[in-house]
Parts: sequence; structure tokens; C-alpha cells
Amino acid sequence: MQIAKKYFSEGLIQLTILLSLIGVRVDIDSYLSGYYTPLIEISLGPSSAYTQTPFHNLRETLDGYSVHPKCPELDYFFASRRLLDEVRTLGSRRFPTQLNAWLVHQVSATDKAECGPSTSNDTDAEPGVESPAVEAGDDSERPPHNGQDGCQTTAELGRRPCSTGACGFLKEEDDVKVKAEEEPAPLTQLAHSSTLEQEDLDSLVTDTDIPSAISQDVSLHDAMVTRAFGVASERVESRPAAQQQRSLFRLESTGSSHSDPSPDMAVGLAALPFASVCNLTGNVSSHSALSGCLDEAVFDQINQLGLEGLDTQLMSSLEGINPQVLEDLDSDSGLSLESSSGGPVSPGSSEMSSSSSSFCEDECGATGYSSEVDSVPSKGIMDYNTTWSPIDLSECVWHDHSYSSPALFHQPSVALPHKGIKEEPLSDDDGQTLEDRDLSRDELRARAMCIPFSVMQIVNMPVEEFLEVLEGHGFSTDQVTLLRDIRRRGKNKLAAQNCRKRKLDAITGLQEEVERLQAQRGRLLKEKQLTAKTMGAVGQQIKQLTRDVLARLRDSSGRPLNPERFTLQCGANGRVVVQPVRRPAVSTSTGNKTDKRKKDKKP
DNA sequence: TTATGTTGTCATCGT
DNA sequence: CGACGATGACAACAT
Repeated sequence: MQIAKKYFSEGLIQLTILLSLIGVRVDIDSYLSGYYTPLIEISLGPSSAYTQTPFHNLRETLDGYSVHPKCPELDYFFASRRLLDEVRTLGSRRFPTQLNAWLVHQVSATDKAECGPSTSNDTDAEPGVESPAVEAGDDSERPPHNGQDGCQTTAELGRRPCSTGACGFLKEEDDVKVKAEEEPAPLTQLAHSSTLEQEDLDSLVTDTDIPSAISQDVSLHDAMVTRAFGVASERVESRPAAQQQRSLFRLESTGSSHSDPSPDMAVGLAALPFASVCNLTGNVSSHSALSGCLDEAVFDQINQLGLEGLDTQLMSSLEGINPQVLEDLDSDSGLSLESSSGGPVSPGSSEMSSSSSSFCEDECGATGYSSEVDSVPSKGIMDYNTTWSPIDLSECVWHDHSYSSPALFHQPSVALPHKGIKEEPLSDDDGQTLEDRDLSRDELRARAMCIPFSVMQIVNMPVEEFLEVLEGHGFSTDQVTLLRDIRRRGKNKLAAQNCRKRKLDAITGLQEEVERLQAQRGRLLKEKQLTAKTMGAVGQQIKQLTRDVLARLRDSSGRPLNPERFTLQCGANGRVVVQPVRRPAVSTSTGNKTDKRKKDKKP
């Protein structure tokens, strides 16, 4: 628990510090609750580690600190990875929408001036980043105590009732409105100034050693102390990437207005260009800069692909990591078939804990005896009755079956966790009838044949010693046969138990996989539908734009171009060229596309 | 009493 | 070749 809290807090603080460097406000709760959920669930579905540790849900609970200890490490790793990826994408102009989000978060120049030095006072906790909103006259909703607010934001991580991406978007909108009131520049200008902002951010990013900053270990306690002493230092430098990360998420979750946010991050991405296309449609009829709109439409498509590409990239990076990380992190979760000692079949874990580590391979299985027994020197028959005690091994798999309770024989006074009457210790004082009633058939046979070994001993002793026993004690042929049968049956019984356990585990695993695949199929179908819808809208938009452009163009004789005979083609360099249609017969949009592709390939 | 689940055992195969 | 594990099949027993 403490470890989880520590890692969790450290990751958050690092992100916060990164963000504070560029003077942006931090909204950690929306970041956490929104970002991981669609990312992980879309990408991987309820894979093993995630299924077992739905930490993104746990965070939203009151006892969010009860996160599985492994999860914060995953978070830390993933967050760092994403930070790096997003910092790398900063220099690219492929994602202007992402940069727009940056602008939304960006603090005004005056705020920057204040946040620069003063950031050191408010840096590590939230106040420094919250200050823009407070200064913007949002005091009615946010208490003026910055420190308290910041701490509250950090502590609220698991408490916020509104934790979806949509909620984060609403908050984002508030910020936008505030900025719109504060500054005369409209949002569109903000968006169009992305280049400028990008340069600004680039300078920040290039001047900052993000990996090293990320690698710095800042605990929650450290952060609080640092804030108290007003120390900004290098830790502050690790902010921008986190801000990117959160902004990206917000955009993604913003685009999806569905009530079910989990499966549709890609859906949200797809919705972005669709919305832009719709806006474009409304403007087409009246605008004059048609070529600009065309470029914008094209860029929207490219952006869609680019964002999806980014999404895919993140997904692939995560998926590439998961197996090792998850396996390592899950190594103690007892995925081994033999390790589920908590089951009713194998309740002997307490006894097992005192055994050597060689039993870890098979705590209660049929193979567990060998290594332990090998370490015991052969001491002859008396050793088997006294010191040699492999029973701890296998008694846990001796079941509550009507005629089997071999664990009771020649056992030290180990309290067997078996249920029922068979757990009564066998002693010479016990009545013979009761004793016989509790004996297994092989025990009865062994007793009848005067064999001085318990079934457990016979089954669990090493084969070398078993052969020595057979040869060195003058047993009759019947006794030898019985000894071999007892050993064979005992081992086979353990093997059967293991086999059944494996079978059940396999069935369970297959059921889980079926559920996971069904969920994945549903998500993919949704995504497919939305993609088809978006593509159809884009195609219609392109057609409309083409008609509009052609209608405004004139041929050499001053007549408008016939849309049936001419078409627009966008080259790789972004130039739009009017080309005559070879075949007057109108084909489908896909046919046009293929024709265009062929034309492009020919030169 | 019947149906179903659990467990032990045997036979068989592969290592 | 023998020991051993895995597993299907069956029977006895429990619920």
C-alpha cells in the first residue's frame, strides 16, 4: 500500500513539475482518470495484468490508495514512455490539434511573468498552475487558498466524482472561456497561432533534458517540502511533456461524447476530423479561400491518420513493453499452475512455508517431493519413521475423500487443514474401528501386510531410497508388489490432481480470453462504423469542394469548367491541379481514388 | 431417488 | 528398460 502510494504520488508530482515549468495549469485528476482508461482498455483489453489490477478504476474509489502495488510501477513506466513520445512529437506539425490543446493550457504572458519566479514558490504543488484560473476571476469556483487547493488536487485523485474524459473536457472549456474573456483574441486565433506556440514550446523542450528530468525521483513528501521552501530547481523542468500528455488525452477524450469512454479513444480521434469537416461544410458556401479550405480538409484527414498513427504508436510501444513488464511484475501473482496454494485442494501452504525453496516449483504437486527428499540423506528405515518426513509436502493434496486420509499416518503432530473427521490425529489410543474407518485402502493394505511405512513415505521417498527399501528389508513378493502399487497409485493420485487443476485453469483462461476477444470485437466494430461514417462524410465534402472550385474556375474561353469533365487532384507537395477526367462516365469515389493513385504512380 | 461434482484409480502414452 | 508425469476413462463417493 505504501509503495503504491509512493509511486503513484511520485509519478504525479513529476508530471506536475514538468507542467509547471512552462506555466500551465495541472489537472491531474482528469488526466489520470481519463488518459489511462481508454488507452489501456482499447489497446489491450482486459489482459492479464490489467484485468487483475484495474488500477484506473481503483483510483476513482475512496480508497484509491489500495491500488495493487504493481500498478504504480506500470503507471510510472507508461507515463515516462508517453512523455518521451509526446515530447518527440512536439516538433512535428502533424498534430496541430494537439498544439491547440497546448494553447488552451498555456498561461498568458503576464501569467508567465508571474509564474516564472513565483513558480518556485508554488511549483511543486498545484497552486502555481492553478493561479491563472484564479487570476482570471474564477475565484467563485475555486477557493483562493492556493496551497490548499493544490494539495487538494493531489489528494483528490481517487475522490473526484467526475473522472471521465468528458469531465476533463468541460473543465477545459471553462478555461477556454476564461481566456476568451480575458484576452480579446478568439479561440480560432489561438488555434492558428500554433506555430508560434510550438516554437515557444520547442525552445522549452529543447532546453530541457526531459529524460533526466523524468528520471528524477520526486516523492510527494519532497514535493511538499520543496514547495514550502520555495525551491524550484531542476525538478521544475520536467513539466512540459506531462502537459503535452494531458492535453493529448483531453483532446482524445474530448472528441468522444459517448457515455462509454473506455472503448472509444480512437472513436474520439475519428470524430475530430469529422467535426472539422462539418464546420468546413458550413463555410464552403460563403467563403472565398477555397484552396485554403481544401488544404484544411486534407490536413484534417492527415491529422486523423496522424493521430491514429500516434495512437497506434503508443499502443504498440505499450504492447511491446507489456509482456516483460507485466510478467515481471506479475511474477508473484501465482500464475503458475502449482502455486495456487489457497485452494481447497492444497491448504498446506503454512507448512510449506517452512520448507526449502525447492518446493516453490510445486508446492503441493506430485513433483514437489523430489528436491526436498534429495536433500535428505538416506538413513535407513528408522529415518523414515522418525526424521524423514516428506508428508508436509503431499499431505496438502490428500483429499477429503471417503477412503483416503493417508496424511494421518506416522505424521508429526501437524494440524492438517483438512476438513471433517479425518483430521483427528492418529494415535495409539484411538480406537481401531475409528482408525480403520479413516484409513485409505492402501493404508489398510500396508498395515495388513505389516509394511512399516506410511503411504506418504512410500510415495514421496526418492526412487533410489525406495529401491533400497525394497531390497534391504527382506520384503516378500506380495509386500514388494503392494509397496510398488501404493507408490504408483499415490503418485498417480497427485498427478491426477495436478492434471485436473491444470484443466480447470485452462478452461478459466480460455473463458477469460473469449470475453476479452468479444469485448475487443465490439470495440473494433464500433470503430469501424465510425470510421466508415467519417470517410463517407469526408468523401462527400471533397466532392462538394471540387464542384465548388470547378464552378469558380474558367476555361480559356471564359466558360466555367464542367465538373463532369474536370477533377481536382492534390499533389504530394500540396498543390491542387485541375485535370480533365479521362472517362466521362462517372465512377464511384473509390474508383476515382484508384485512378488518382494510378496517375500518381505513373509519373 | 436422481443429478452432478469430486476424488481415486487404472490404462496408456510419451519423455 | 524402468521410472515418472500427463491424461482419458471409469468407479466410488459426496452433495
